[in-house]
Amino acid sequence: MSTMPIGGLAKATGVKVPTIRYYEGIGLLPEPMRTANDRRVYDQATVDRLGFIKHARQLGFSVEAIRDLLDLSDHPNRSCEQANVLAAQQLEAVTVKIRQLQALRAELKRMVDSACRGQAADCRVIEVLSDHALCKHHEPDAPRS
Amino acid sequence: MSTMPIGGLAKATGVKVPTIRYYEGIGLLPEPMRTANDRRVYDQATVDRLGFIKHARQLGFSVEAIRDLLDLSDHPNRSCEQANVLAAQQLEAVTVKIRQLQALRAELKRMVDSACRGQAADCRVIEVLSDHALCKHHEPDAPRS
DNA sequence: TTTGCATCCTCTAGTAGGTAGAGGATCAAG
DNA sequence: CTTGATCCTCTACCTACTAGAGGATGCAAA
Repeated sequence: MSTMPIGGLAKATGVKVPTIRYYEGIGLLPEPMRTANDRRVYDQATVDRLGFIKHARQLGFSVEAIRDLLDLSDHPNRSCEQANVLAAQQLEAVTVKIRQLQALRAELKRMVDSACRGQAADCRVIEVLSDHALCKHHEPDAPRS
Repeated sequence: MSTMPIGGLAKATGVKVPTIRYYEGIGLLPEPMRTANDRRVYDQATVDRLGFIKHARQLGFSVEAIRDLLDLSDHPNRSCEQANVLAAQQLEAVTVKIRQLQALRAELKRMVDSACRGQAADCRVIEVLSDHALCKHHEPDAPRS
C-alpha cells in the first residue's frame, strides 16, 4: 500500500529524486529494496526518515550532524545528550551568522541609500567597496555564506 | 618599491596565496608581470583591486557580481546604474536570509530550551525533527546557506 | 660555500551539498 | 503498439576556495 517508487517518495517529501539517490550514496538513507527490474521501492518508514532529514537540513544542520541525529533516532535508548549538544551548537552558529549578516546589511543599506545616479567615477557603491576604511564593520572574517 | 611577490600581496591584503592564484585563474585579477624565474610581481594597483574584491566578498557579493563591479570600477565614465542594482539585490538577499535565519533560530531555541536529560526516545530535539508539524515555521525553501 | 628553510611554481584533487545531463531500459495509458 | 513519463547508472558541473604533490628558487646563517 504505502510502498512507492523513488518519484513517489520525492513527491511525498518534497525532496528531489537525484537528492534522494545522493542521500543513499552518502549513507543517510539505507539501500532500499529493489523490484525485479532494479527499481527502488520505499515504504513509510523511509518517508519519515527523509522528512527528518529534510527538516534538519532546513534548520541548517550539516549532513554530518544529521548522521549523528539519525543515529540517535535509530537508538532510542541512548542518551540524548549529544542531540542537545548538536542543537545548541547549531543555535549558536545561527545566532552568530545573524549578527554577521546584520552588520553586513547595515553597510549595504548605507551603500544603497547613498546610491548615485551618475557615472561610476562618482559612485558611492564603487567607492565604498574600494575603500574599506569608509565602512564601519571591520569583521576579521567574511560571513561564510 | 611597492612591487612585491605573491606572498607580499597576500600579507598586504589578508588574502591567501592560493586564493590570489585562483582569482587570477578566473579572471578577477589580471595576469601579472613575471620575473625571469616566472615569479609573479604585483604593484600597488593590484593591492587596491584585491582589496576591493576582498571587501565585496565580505559583503557577500558573488564572484560574478564582483566581476561586474570591477568592470564598472575600471570604466569610471559608465553609468553606475548597474552597481546600484547589484547593491540593492545584495541588500535584498541579505535581508531575506536574515529573516529566514531568525525563524530558524526561533525554532532551534525552542528545541534547545526544551532539551531533555533522558534517553533519545523522549528527546524533544529528535521529536521536533521527526515531526515538522511540531514546529511553527513552514518555509517552502530551506535557507540557502 | 654549503646548508636549510621559506617561498615560489604548476597541477590535480578535495570540500559541501547537491544539480544537470548522457545514454539507455522500462512502465502505464491511450 | 506507440508515446511519454519514469526509472537506472554514471560522469561532470556548480561556488569559492583549500590542500597537497613534486619540484625549482631565494635568502640568510654557519
